[in-house]
Amino acid sequence: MESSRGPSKGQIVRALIETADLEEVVSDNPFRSRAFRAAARTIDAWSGDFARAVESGELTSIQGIGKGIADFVTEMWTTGASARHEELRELVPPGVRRMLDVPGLGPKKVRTLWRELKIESIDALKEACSEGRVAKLKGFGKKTAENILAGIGYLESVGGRYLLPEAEAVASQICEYLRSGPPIEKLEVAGSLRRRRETVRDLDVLAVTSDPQALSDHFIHFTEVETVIAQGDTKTSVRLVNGMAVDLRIVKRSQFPFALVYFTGSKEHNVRLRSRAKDRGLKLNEYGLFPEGSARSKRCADEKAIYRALDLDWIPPELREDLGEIEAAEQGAVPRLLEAREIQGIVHAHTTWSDGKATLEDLARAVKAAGYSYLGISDHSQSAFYAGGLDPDRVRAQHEEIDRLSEELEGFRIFKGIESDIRADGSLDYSDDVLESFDFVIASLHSHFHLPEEEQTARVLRALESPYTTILGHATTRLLLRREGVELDLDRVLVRAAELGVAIEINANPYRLDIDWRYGPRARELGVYTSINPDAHSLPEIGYVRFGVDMARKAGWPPDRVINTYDAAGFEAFCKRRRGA
DNA sequence: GCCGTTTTCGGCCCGACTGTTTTCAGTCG
Repeated sequence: MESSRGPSKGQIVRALIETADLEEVVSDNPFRSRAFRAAARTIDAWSGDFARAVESGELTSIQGIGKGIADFVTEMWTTGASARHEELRELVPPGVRRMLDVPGLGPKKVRTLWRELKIESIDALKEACSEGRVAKLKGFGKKTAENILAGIGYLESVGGRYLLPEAEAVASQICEYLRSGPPIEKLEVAGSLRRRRETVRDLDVLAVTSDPQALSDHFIHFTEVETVIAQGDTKTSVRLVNGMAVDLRIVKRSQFPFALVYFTGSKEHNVRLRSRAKDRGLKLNEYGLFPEGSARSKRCADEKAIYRALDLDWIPPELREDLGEIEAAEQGAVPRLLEAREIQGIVHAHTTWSDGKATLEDLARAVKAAGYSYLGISDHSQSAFYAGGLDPDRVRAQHEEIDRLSEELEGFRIFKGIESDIRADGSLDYSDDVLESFDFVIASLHSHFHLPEEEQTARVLRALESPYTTILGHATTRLLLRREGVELDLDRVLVRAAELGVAIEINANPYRLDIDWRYGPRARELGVYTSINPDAHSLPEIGYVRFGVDMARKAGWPPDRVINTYDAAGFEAFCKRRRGA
């Protein structure tokens, strides 16, 4: 079939990232690779009309996109490929690029292995290490070869990322253990966990203690520690038996706020802060903020003071991704972020009526006991036979139970909802008269994941058009660390959702966290509503809503656009307004 | 590769730690 459109923005972003990796291997100038990687990030996060920007030649007006990368993008857009990108792919075998993922191997060593020993795959690398060929290379040695083998083993065993709740659990275990040792004055987990990223690669723990040596020794004797990667005066790195890397940094009390900013990151955010410090004749590092030529840091009692010294408002950790937060802080426009206590109702929960583990009554009582004032039940619809989806008769029967239960539970509302499959053609899963009987409808994709983007987008847009659709559930169906989401033009979905007043769910299941927080700025700009939903299939899973709040914060989603922060009457009004009632 | 009202060339954040070296390059975050 002939395609009238060129590659999507996503494909171009992926090509830029791959080019960055490949340039890293072939080029002596690390800044070239960095420029490609930064451009990929910028374009990915850029919310304007991409097609128009490319076609009008306005790309270079975006900070970080110069002539070279604009040409790269334009060439891909018009011809479907970039000559430089293709050339690099010819030049560098895919196995060589994969070698960059081995911990301890960077571009220089990879290039040496490739050029000197003609190693072009992880397997060949393993063999060369075992046979002693790697140790003989100049600049390498026996220890280096051993480390490479260990790094490959790590890569093959776990792949290296963990879901947010897993990382959080390990972190609190470590903190509890550390507190059982030498006296600790301050202890904080920084890094991507503090930024509440949806997945975490390693943990950064920051401590102030009067006896650094003793704390470091105590740390490496934690039962879960498998290997000690490094142990120095201020930094101790270990790998746990589950594969997770943990860094413990020990600093002086006066250095703590600086270290907290530094180790919270992100790296890109830090680079911006440091360059900003430099512009002001200052040097920022993890130990302080130093006037040029001075060894004495300015005093900053906390993070706020550091940001203030750089003429910025304080930026919550969740926003520190260099996606516009620094500009916002410059203009006093850092958004107010949602707080977990603002959530008033639990929406999107499954019961034993379909594939949930808890009965409707147990669920309702648990939600009430947790302090919420309403529950929106949403079992599966009839097409979801694999999950015990409800046919119209069972829908009526469930509604009778809800009515009965509602009378018993004073001061608590139960809304009648359904998680309706979006059928292949984009229609909802019941006739209008059945749909009419619900207070709200969550429309979700549960099948036909492999449609081409254009068709999938049309399908979802059609589901949005139904006046019965209140919320679009887990928009992309991605499962973190397991499965990619469907091909979907989310920008078009957001635009239409904003026009129609359909909420886009933030599914708070830790595997989903879908819609991705990176769409937050665009959603904010369009005024899209969301609902932060646990998609609970058991009582404990009600607690997932917390991770959804984390994502709403990262997204900078305005609290007044989160419909389950409304009271029951407000939530009901939103649902009715959508239906035109 | 990108950027610039001190610059169109020469910068591009900064430090800890390791391993292979006799003073430093590479990697990492």
